[in-house]
Amino acid sequence: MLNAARDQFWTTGYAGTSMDAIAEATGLGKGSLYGAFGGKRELFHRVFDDHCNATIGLAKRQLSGADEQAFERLAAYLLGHATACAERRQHGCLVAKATAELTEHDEVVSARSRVTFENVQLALTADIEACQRNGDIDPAADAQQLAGLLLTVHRGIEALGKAGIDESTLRGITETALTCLPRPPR
Amino acid sequence: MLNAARDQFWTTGYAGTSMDAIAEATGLGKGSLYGAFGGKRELFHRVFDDHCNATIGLAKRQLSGADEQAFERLAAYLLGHATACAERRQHGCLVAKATAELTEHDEVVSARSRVTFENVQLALTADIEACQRNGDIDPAADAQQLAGLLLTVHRGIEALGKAGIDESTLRGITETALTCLPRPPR
DNA sequence: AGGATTATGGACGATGTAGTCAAGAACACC
DNA sequence: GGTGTTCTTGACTACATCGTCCATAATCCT
Repeated sequence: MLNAARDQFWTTGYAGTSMDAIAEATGLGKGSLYGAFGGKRELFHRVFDDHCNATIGLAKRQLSGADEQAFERLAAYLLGHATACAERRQHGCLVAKATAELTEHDEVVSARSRVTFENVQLALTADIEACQRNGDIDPAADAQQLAGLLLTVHRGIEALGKAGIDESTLRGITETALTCLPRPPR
Repeated sequence: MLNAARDQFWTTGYAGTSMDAIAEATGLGKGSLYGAFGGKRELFHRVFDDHCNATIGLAKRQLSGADEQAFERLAAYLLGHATACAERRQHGCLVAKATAELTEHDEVVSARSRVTFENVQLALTADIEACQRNGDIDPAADAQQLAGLLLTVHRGIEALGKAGIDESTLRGITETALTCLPRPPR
């Protein structure tokens, strides 16, 4: 139900989506929608919140585990994202799309996306620290800074994918980023 | 004139901007707008095209010059962007905003933004090659790959800036990226 | 089962929006 | 100065959209 609304917002954006379209997509009457959520804005906030939580959950799940596979997980997370960006060609990520469209005028969206990014960065930081313990990354490096960089790369890949850059290029960039990470002094 | 239209699209997005709003912003009658451009879509394409060209021109200008200052220029370009993203808080870049909103449904926008990114990457590649000649970056590294990575970082900083991440964080990430670039073997 | 309460859904009103058009202004050219 | 041509304009049409409302269906509680 909420997923249908989310997909509608996802494909046509906030301003480009009418409540009639959502009513049709969800199969609900318009009165029900207004009764249940209050209005378009509130409905979107609800959908957006759920999606942000899902995004955070996915990152935490994909990036946690034993130290031995920490680097593997990191690579899989970023490379998987590169492939996903290229596959659902130009559909992109709802967080990015909503942030681009609404952040300027909607403090709720702005704050929520900021929190989402911070949480993804936390998950990345934890995984990088695991990499450091396992000797895959220089323990002298600042894990949080590296996590910030990888989060930035993650968002950048998203942006490039939306422009239609092909998969192999996106994966190549990701691999370059992984290669650039500081190795421990042998 | 076109700038007023651009600013209107920039702040309220494509779907969120009415032709009446543009007419008011530009001071032109609606009939004139339709007469001169054909319609909302075409007007936007025109505005978007101009802006993309400006973006490419800016990158080329900021990134070209003598080999000796190539690395300096690279740092200034990226750090300047980080600061700009934080300052015009959440206003962001029109290319990113339009790409996020329209790329899925408008092949013209999609193609134009792809070309824009490719040209910025070309400018970055040229500057990185200059860095290599000057001994600031490992000549064995693939300049194009590094340029792709830095373009990605550039776009990622944009995305994070839109979420409201503060300037010092954005600059820190940018500096981390610059630090991670492969140095020539001494 | 039966009444009370709540959820539902589509018709409705008011407003917004894309695009048209005919009347008038500005201009170029002789 | 006069005439033909192009530009400009804002009222206008047809339709989309937000949010409301109420008759009806479903659900709950005893």
